Amino acid sequence: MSRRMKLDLSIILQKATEIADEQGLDQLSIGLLAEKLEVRPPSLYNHLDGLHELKQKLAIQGVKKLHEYMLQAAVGRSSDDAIRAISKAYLQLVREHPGLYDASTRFPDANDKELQQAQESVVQLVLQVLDAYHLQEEIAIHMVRGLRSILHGFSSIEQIGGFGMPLDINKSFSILINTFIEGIHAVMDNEDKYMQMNEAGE
Amino acid sequence: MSRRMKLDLSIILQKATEIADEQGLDQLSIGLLAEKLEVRPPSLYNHLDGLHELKQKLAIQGVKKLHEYMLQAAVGRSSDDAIRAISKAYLQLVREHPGLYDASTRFPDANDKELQQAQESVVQLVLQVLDAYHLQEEIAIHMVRGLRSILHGFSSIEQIGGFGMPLDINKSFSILINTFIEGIHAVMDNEDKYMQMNEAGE
DNA sequence: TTGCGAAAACTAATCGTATTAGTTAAAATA
DNA sequence: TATTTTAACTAATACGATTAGTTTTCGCAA
Repeated sequence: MSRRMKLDLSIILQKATEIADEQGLDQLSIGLLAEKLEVRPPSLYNHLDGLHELKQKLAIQGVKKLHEYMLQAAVGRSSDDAIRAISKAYLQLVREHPGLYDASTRFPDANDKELQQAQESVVQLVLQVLDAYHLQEEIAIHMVRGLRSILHGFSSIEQIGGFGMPLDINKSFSILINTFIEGIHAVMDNEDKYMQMNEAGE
Repeated sequence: MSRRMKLDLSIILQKATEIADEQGLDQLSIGLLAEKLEVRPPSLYNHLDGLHELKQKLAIQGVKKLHEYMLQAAVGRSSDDAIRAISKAYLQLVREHPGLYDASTRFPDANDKELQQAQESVVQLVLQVLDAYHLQEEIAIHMVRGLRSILHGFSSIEQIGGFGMPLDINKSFSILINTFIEGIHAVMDNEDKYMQMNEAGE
């Protein structure tokens, strides 16, 4: 059996994803990855430029997969239902691919074109979902930021095991999303008040 | 001039905090820290057990400082005002001590007693603030988790430069907090509905 | 089928960072 | 002043990423 037979970029990324998801992004090293691929560490440099580039690629994969999940969840739904669905999809992605997601929030190079584009597509998706509320454009963008904060915050706290108390975490999530949705409706009814709001928020 | 004159744990922590806040937690290394303290790297091991322990101590400091900020903000305020105040304090802590905060969310040892206690005091503070709404105890805990998610999510996305669009970030924050507050009021008026909510959130 | 050139593996070496071992000097104390 | 302790130091080790240089394998054209 020849020693040649495998190893291309997609196989490397796949194994790297496995390691990151199962053992945590910090455990992902050139050495461990090479070992799992039954290759010597330097061999990997024939396919990629180094650990940083690898993590960057994982980050991009993570955001793309997040978009996929959310897109699937959004089709056929609108307004409140759509928000609940994409939120659940977001959390599901993080639970299924914690390492990939972690990479996507700790990317080495935030100026990467492909990464930015993938991120933008998520933003656009959420904006589309929010269209149903007919918010002023500026308010809609603030709401996208808000929902993203909620989803990222909840997911990452869950990942680090930050919810100590023994209380159903899925219920916490549902209530949080529903509370936010209730808030959107309230803001909808008073948009002008919020548009004039000064930095103090009063 | 004796070579003896400085260096105790608090001085080390102070300098480490400086480095982490100014250059990022990942830049904090035994080597750099030793250099800034004008000491050889091994000398630091007379005062601490290694880089992991150092980061753990920073994490604890971070949570304690977060509690301080929020406590100060909460005195003399109640309900909506109090929520706005502690939220702003949270964001302020993260902006002033990004490295410390980062450590507090990426600690090596989540089972550390002192760390857990510091975290618990933050939770208790928020619970106290939420007392004003007379929510059922379980709902109150869900709300604590929700607010924490919002604050952590927003702060960390801001820190990684994740808010791309040129739109006032402070305003996004105010709107987010106010939207959540509106949501709390709506949930208050329909607590039973939310208590029965199934995992699907419907 | 054979032999050439490219691709991709390998070994060996280098570098940076954390850490440990063992030594020594300074400070505290008796 | 002599002794003990503390905390610095130098030297050495370990490990991970990476680079240099070499060799093997594969696809393809003569």
